Amino acid sequence: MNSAARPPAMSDVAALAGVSHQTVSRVLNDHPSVRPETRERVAEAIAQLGYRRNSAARTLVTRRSGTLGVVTPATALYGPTSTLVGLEEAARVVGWFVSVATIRQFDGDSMHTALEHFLGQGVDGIAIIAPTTEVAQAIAAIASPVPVVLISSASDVPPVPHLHAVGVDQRHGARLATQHLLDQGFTEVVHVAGPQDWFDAQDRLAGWREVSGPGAPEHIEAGWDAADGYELGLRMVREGVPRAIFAANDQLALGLLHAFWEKGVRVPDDVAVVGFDDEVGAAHYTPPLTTVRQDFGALGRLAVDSLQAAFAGEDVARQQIPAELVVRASSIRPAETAHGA
Amino acid sequence: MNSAARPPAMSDVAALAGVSHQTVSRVLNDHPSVRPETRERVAEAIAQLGYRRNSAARTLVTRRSGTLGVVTPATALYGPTSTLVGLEEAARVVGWFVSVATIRQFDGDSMHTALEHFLGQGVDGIAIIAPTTEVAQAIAAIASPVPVVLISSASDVPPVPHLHAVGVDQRHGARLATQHLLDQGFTEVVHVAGPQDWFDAQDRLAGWREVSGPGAPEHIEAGWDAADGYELGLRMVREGVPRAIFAANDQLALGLLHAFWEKGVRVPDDVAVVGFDDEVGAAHYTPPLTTVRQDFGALGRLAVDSLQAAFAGEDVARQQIPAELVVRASSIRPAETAHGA
DNA sequence: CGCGCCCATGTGAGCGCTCACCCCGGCGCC
DNA sequence: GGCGCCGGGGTGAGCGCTCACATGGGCGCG
Repeated sequence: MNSAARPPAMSDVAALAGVSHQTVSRVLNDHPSVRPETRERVAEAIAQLGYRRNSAARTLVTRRSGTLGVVTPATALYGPTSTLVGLEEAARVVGWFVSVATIRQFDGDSMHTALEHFLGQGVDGIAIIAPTTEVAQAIAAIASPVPVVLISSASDVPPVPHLHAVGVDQRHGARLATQHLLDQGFTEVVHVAGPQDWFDAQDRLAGWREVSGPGAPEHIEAGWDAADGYELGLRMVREGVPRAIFAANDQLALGLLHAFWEKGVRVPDDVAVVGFDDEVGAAHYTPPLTTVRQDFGALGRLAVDSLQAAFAGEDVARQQIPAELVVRASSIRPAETAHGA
Repeated sequence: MNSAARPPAMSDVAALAGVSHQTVSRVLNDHPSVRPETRERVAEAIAQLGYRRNSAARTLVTRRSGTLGVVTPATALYGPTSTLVGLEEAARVVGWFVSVATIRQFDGDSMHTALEHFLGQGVDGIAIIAPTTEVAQAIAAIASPVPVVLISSASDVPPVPHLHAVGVDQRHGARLATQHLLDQGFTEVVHVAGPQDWFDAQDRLAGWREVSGPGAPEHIEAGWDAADGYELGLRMVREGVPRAIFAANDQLALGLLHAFWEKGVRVPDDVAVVGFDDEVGAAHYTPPLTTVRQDFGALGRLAVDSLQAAFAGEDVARQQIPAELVVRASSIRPAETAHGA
């Protein structure tokens, strides 16, 4: 009945089981040199007392907290949040906790604050879902004592020590999307690019250009939001709508679809549209959106693996996961389209 | 040059500044009884050494980790992820870290594991974004030594000690949505409800029923996904499309819009649709969706406030944040609709 | 049969911090 | 002018764990 006073410590368990605290520790850490019988007694004492190992004490002496710090943008954007979920699951599999810091902007100050925050907390590694060029610079300036993994396609991250990079191969995904449109018979694909200070946006642009060739028209730069796509769509309606568009993400594509629908421009009959992300709901846009899917679960696992390799002192090369094209109605060439008008 | 060996400790700072470790501690904790001059010397030593307070040691002695554990479903659903972001920001304002655990299902086992995980880590409080009835029971069975706040409308959470509940007033939001449709002149509003083991779904249903009155038709139960809405929409097209629908979330509404568009049923001309959530992109659905917006930032702050009140021993009543109706084209009665066919 | 080695377990120190307590000197007050 | 009080600061213990080492009994081997 005195349970409220202080949670049971290892010594309490030891006393109850009639062993030393060290034996309890050995049981907890699966040390081989413990007789099954002793192990049993200790396990019983633990259960009886409701003992739970104090991780602060453990961290203090081992200098390892078993915690992964994740820096993520303060938005509900599909990509970043899915990546966070993927990371958490991968981290848990290897027994890590995940601590989160969101940041509103990726300037040096915000990044510095976030990293400082994590280092003070004693995290064992840091993952940054924050794919702007500013980030890499901010990190380079900090010289983290623990490994850092940057999650983005990041094809030109400066080679900073301890800084690894993993990502879905955005460039490959962009090639798939662009090639798909060309395969449909469109001779020219217009690219609505994302903010060019984001690695992902840069790479999607690069992938598009690789397939489109040098003769392709200039890309159009926009933000990541549907509102940007909508504005741009309205402008296209005024100035001329292309036959095929590859948008840098699904939200941009959604905004375009909205503008086209509003102005009576038919998709895919008048213009084919492809997005990127395969957001929840993309299958139900008007019309259902052809897009590029990313495997965020695999991405999380890759990031965690990369961090673990860093602990082991391995010099990990940049690693990428392939993307996958998901074909839906928005990009199917008119002749083949089925749904009645 | 021996910096790599061991990070500087408080005693190192003390030695450099020519004071005792306790004085350094006082400076760090803003204790008043330190001469400005001394404070200055200590601050300099800290900067020079790049000292960072070891939070594990601090946690060990204070028994407070300054960490908030958040349990959230393992999905990129708009509501949960937005709530997570809101929580993190509110937590940071009061100086808390946020640790995250995602769970795939809200059964007792998963919840138990997640809470056990956090308690071992020594979190000071736990927030659960997990609005199913199963959750409340699972929590009640655990008897957490730290305060727990359940984030959901949760109008019938059992009165468990230490268990607080905060949420956006789903019932109110549902009333707004339903009343809006009635105000448009529709005599009957059909409700497509979410999974009834979710508190939010229950409350949206209840709000709809309050305004619709007992004479209203039975609601239709579905999941949370666009695919569910789509299936249902197709069924409605076969069996009869109502004049006005209030869907339990935007994804369901999106699926309905998809089915209606595909089958040539016009929105809002033939059927008015209202959703719930105001997801990113809802303004750009076809047509733009009337929906109910929730202030997740305020929700996060309320949850954190509630936890702090719990520390102070206050017996906090259940608190709710009002929702806000956002009117767009999908619900505007035909006569008033503007965009040309 | 005695030496050494390994298995099983115990002992003590110390991780870096905060808390409780002690100490010293100056100043106001009766 | 002595006493108490308070500002400014120091000392030591101990939070709960792990690590390095000590111990002691059994068993294989020459």
